[in-house]
Amino acid sequence: MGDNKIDRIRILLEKEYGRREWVTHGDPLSELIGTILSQNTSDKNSHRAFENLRRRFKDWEEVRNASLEEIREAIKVGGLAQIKAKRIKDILNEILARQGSLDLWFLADLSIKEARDYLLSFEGVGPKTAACVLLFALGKPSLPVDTHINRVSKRLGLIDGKVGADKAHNLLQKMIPDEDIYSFHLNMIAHGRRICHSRSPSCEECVLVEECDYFRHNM
DNA sequence: GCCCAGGTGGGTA
DNA sequence: TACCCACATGGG
Repeated sequence: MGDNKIDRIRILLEKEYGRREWVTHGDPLSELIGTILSQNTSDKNSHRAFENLRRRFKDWEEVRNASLEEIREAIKVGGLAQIKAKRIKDILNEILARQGSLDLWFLADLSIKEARDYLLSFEGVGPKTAACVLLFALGKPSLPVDTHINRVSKRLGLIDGKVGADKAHNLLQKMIPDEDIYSFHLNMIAHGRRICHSRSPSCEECVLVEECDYFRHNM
């Protein structure tokens, strides 16, 4: 414990924000669609879009049967509604065609790689969305690398500043033990929002300042 | 009015 | 492979 950089960081984050116990929530399909709605969208708006969808339609089958226009109208508040409505409808149709039902729980029995490849085969599902379904619904150790984690990891010097999100996912995931992924993920995001945000990181308040390459080079 | 929130896919060199 | 852009809305 604490004998390498990422572990020291995890421990400092847990001291600041608490240890997050790994709880799975929701079914995989709801997690998938909720995560699509969250892509490039603020939390507040993506939650509203998801709630509108749940309120307007009684289940995912009803969403599947709805017109693109109806879906678009329901999720409009989240932005990017045209493209997301099409992706959601196409994914629902595709799942039904492949599995014969809209139940994605069979993914829990697959290996993490098989489940990830299945999710990535859909248009509109990239590494971050797949990782969220794996981690939050299926309980499989997979690290979603969103813009916060990308930025904070690069500033800390955990990964090179030039690597893309997909590569960053692999590199970071290899550095951190499975049982710590969940807590690390949530705390890095909390930290990225509160202290190490994109515009002006509040380095003077930062519990990770000793570990931070960005601080050493820019302050 | 402006900038920020914040993933994926497609195009170009 | 690396980089650039489109996609769209709400809030400070």
